Amino acid sequence: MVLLMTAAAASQAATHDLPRIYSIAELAREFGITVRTIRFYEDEGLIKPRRQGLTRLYTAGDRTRLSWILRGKRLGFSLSEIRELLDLYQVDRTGVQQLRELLRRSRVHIEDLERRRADLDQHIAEFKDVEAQVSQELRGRGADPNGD
Amino acid sequence: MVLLMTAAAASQAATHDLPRIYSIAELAREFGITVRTIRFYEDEGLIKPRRQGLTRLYTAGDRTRLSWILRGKRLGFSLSEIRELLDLYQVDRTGVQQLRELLRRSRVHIEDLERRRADLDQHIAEFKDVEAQVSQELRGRGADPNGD
DNA sequence: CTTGAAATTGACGTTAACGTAAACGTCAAC
DNA sequence: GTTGACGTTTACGTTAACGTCAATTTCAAG
Repeated sequence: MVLLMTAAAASQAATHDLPRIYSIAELAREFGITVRTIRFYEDEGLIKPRRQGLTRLYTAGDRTRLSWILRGKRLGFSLSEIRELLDLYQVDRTGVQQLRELLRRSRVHIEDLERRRADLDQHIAEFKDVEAQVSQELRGRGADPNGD
Repeated sequence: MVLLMTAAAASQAATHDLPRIYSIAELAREFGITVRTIRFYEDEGLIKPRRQGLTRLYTAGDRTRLSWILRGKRLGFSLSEIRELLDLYQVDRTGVQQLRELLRRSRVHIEDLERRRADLDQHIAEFKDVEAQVSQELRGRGADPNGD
């Protein structure tokens, strides 16, 4: 009888018994990052996978969390900012004071995000302008902007 | 008769003769960065101010360029990416091939930007959700979410 | 039983984007 | 004529976010 399996083996088996489990290499491949990166995020306290002995086992929740982290990175947040944001979801929501504080911090963050959005929209508008002007110029020269 | 002035002095004088000129410290103050940063951007080829002897003199164009750079930074672009983007505005637009290449690169960049925008919108939506839920919870407890 | 794939923990290296300090020049004001 | 504000260059230091080894373990398969 099998008592231990590698993470890879575990992810293959039990296709009916839903709680899927991922190995570190599997997640790394899926998200296009290295295992070093994932371990680093753990050192920084961003994810805490279960362990089977020394081997890390990742649940679907861990996977979601990781993808959330990576989106945060794409948005330009530092790891410590991301940690704080993740904490926002998990803080104690029992007391009214805690709820107020959570609300305040959420609103601050949303303001920051909307400033970014304004920056981004402006930036996009500028480059669409470039595109339009160059297309126009090409048409003026009798060339098709969408040709090769 | 005055032959030389400090940049600060120059920026004070000639209020009628429009071409405004900025000192490095002036720009640093205005944008909330250090002079070291501005010099660093120059070393990296992002701005090329005129010189009066050794002293750097910044025109309104330089100022605009700097603010553009800083917005790029806020959007999470690296300095070398920003340099490339700035170059997009200044490349040779004489030949049809050059125009086609410029068009292609603009479109690639716009696609990247719109992916970012999608990320950002999703991120904003999530936090607005947090805000809504916490507000709801506070109201349920008879507390005013907008009180102190 | 050895080989190989995948996991682990150190520990040192690297790059980007500046910070910081030293040593100096220039001018206006006191 | 020295002080102080502002400018300069040169050069080394720093932080974040990993990369890159090296040495080792663990299991599954041949």
